[in-house]
Amino acid sequence: MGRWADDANGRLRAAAMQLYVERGFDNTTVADIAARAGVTARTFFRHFADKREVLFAGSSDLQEALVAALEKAPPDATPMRAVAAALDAAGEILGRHREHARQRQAIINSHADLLERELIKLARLADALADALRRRGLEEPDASLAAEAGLVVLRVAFGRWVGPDDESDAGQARPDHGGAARADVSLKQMMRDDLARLGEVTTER
Amino acid sequence: MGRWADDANGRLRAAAMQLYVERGFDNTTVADIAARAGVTARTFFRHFADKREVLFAGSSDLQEALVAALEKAPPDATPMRAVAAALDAAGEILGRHREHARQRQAIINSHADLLERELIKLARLADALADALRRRGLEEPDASLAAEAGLVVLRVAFGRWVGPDDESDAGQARPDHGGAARADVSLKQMMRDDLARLGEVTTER
DNA sequence: CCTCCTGATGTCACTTGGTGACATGACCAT
DNA sequence: ATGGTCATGTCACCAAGTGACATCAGGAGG
Repeated sequence: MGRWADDANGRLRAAAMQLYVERGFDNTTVADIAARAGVTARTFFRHFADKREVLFAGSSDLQEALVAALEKAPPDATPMRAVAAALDAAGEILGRHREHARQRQAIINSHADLLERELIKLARLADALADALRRRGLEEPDASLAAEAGLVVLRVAFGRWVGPDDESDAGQARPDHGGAARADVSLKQMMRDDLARLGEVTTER
Repeated sequence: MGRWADDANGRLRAAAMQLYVERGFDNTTVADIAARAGVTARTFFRHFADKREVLFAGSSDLQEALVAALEKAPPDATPMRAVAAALDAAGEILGRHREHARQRQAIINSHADLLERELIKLARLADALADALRRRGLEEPDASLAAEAGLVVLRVAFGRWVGPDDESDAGQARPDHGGAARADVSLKQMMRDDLARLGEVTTER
């Protein structure tokens, strides 16, 4: 690769996160980000389609992991079992780095443009899961409904997980140590609970 | 009100729709729209926050109608019954003007920026429904889950309803006459079917 | 060692979206 | 008529993106 100071992409991502936190999203110009990363604004746009995208760099990795998890589910598993497997994978991946997730989500929630971008990423993820379900032979509209249901659970559980921890939880309130592991099972468990609860709510007549 | 040629807002909406259809969203500048509506670009931005918003003018009306329908549901109805009432209202409103909906959706689906805007509108709608459910005494996460489930059904059913009509349906293929009424019950019925199906899919283990 | 090729970056000019500040002109109430 | 209000026009400006072209490092092959 070129012998330019390496990992311009990573430096841009880091610079963007820092600046979005320091001054907020719309008080940060692309030129600012590029300057902090030691490159030109034009170079920023060669790495990221726009000012928002820099915050969603890892989202395609997440999507691939979820699709892979769904595809690894036994062919005779029910659709929701397969979706649950994907959700477990999501809990595994997202469950690490709770503080990072919290900070990132705070930025996103504070600006409509970023929220829009996040929503379309999740919509694409739902599409990908629906595709995978169809590949297993599930037909419409069930494939879409199952995939979308999975994403509802992901969003709702994740939202509470990164939200204010007014948890009257049995756990200690220590800020970080050991928190990672606890938070991990917690997110995964929250998704499992919410998945079951979604089933109850939608069928209770 | 001012004695400027009236209904600049409506003229801008109409001009935007026309131009987005004629040349596509990104081959249309705000100046173009304003010119066709007989005003200045600056005026466009006094009526609509941005170039996308002009396509979503009626969405707050829709939201209010759905919330009202949900609130009109008997207090002892189950959450999903209340949500179903809101969906019926949605079917009532969206079910008219199928061709308009189809054209509008074609524009939206063809451009990521518009899709993002649509998604956030629907997300806000889900938030509003969840609020209404909480006002009835339903607690989290059930309120969010029920509201989101309702929107899943709305999106999936609506998507098929405006999609390609490769319907091997019993109905005649005449383009519009009588089509409105049939399309109406069709959308509402599709949502009811999908709602039931969502319940089945999520509980089938 | 020299040369050519490639790929990441810089530079520049340009269009477009969007905003703030101020002027204008019609309507309305007094 | 007088002043206030409200929608609009005008102007200047910034920031987001984009296309075209130049540059410069390193690697491959002679």
